[in-house]
Amino acid sequence: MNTKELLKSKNIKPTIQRIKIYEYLKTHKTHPDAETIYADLIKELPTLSLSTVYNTLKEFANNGLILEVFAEHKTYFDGYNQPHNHYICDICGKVYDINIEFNFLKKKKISGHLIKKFCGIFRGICSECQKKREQK
Amino acid sequence: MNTKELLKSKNIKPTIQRIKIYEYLKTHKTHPDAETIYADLIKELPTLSLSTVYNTLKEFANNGLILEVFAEHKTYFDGYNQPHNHYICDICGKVYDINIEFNFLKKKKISGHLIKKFCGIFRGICSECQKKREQK
DNA sequence: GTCTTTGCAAATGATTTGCACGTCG
DNA sequence: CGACGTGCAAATCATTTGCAAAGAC
Repeated sequence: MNTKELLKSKNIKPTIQRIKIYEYLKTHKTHPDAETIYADLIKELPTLSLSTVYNTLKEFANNGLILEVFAEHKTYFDGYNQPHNHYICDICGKVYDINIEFNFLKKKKISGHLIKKFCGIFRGICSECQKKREQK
Repeated sequence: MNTKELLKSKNIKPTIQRIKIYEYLKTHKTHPDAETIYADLIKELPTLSLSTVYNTLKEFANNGLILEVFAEHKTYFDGYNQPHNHYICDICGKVYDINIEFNFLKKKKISGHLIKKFCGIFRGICSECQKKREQK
């Protein structure tokens, strides 16, 4: 299914902005923030506005098309929408995907509370930044 | 060890503001935000300012005295500083402590990245709000 | 007296909203 | 033409910062 059909199937009108934003996330595995997506896409869509990017991303997230990664005071977006976790480096700020088997996510409830979503964020120094430190 | 001695041991001067904020978090299991702590403590400390609350909480978190719970656009503070996870209700917004055994947290690294912290947040409808819905 | 902390107000940064305009069926 | 989407600017909200005054040792 192409992007246009996919959006239609979610009752989202496939405008050029929405298609480009969606495809941007699918082809960039870098977990960009709204600002970055905007800065890149404006090259193709010169009249694009930042609020359209924000609104579109929120719409996609509400429809389960993408994941939001809430970090300290910033939100990153992930086109890979299967449940998984993230690692954010305290030095370079890069966001990595982490796939671990979480048995508790197979449960529907935890302590009586209904589980709809789980967002796990690791923090520390990533392997790249560790290497850089060793070289010094 | 009382609060005064504890703060001293972390090289934090035990001022009345700091002592009261720390003790507030230790006695309130409700995961308040900075605003709530401020609103409650100003009754005892009429000259307290919101920025002092923010600065103090940040200082405590950096020293491992408390935990920060980063939710969508808001930060909650938790006086219980042992690693654990949280559940936030989408309906009432209440924050619950979740204690699960995370085997991977015993590891020092994940995919080569050094683990310093892990913050896991569940989302959904809490048991209280489920009951309220059933009653309707 | 010097060094630290506080409290206020102003600044910041991410995100959202209001609204007029444009678009497309 | 009528509904929906876009883009701009202004608004908002949580949090941080600059700085003068107050307090501690």
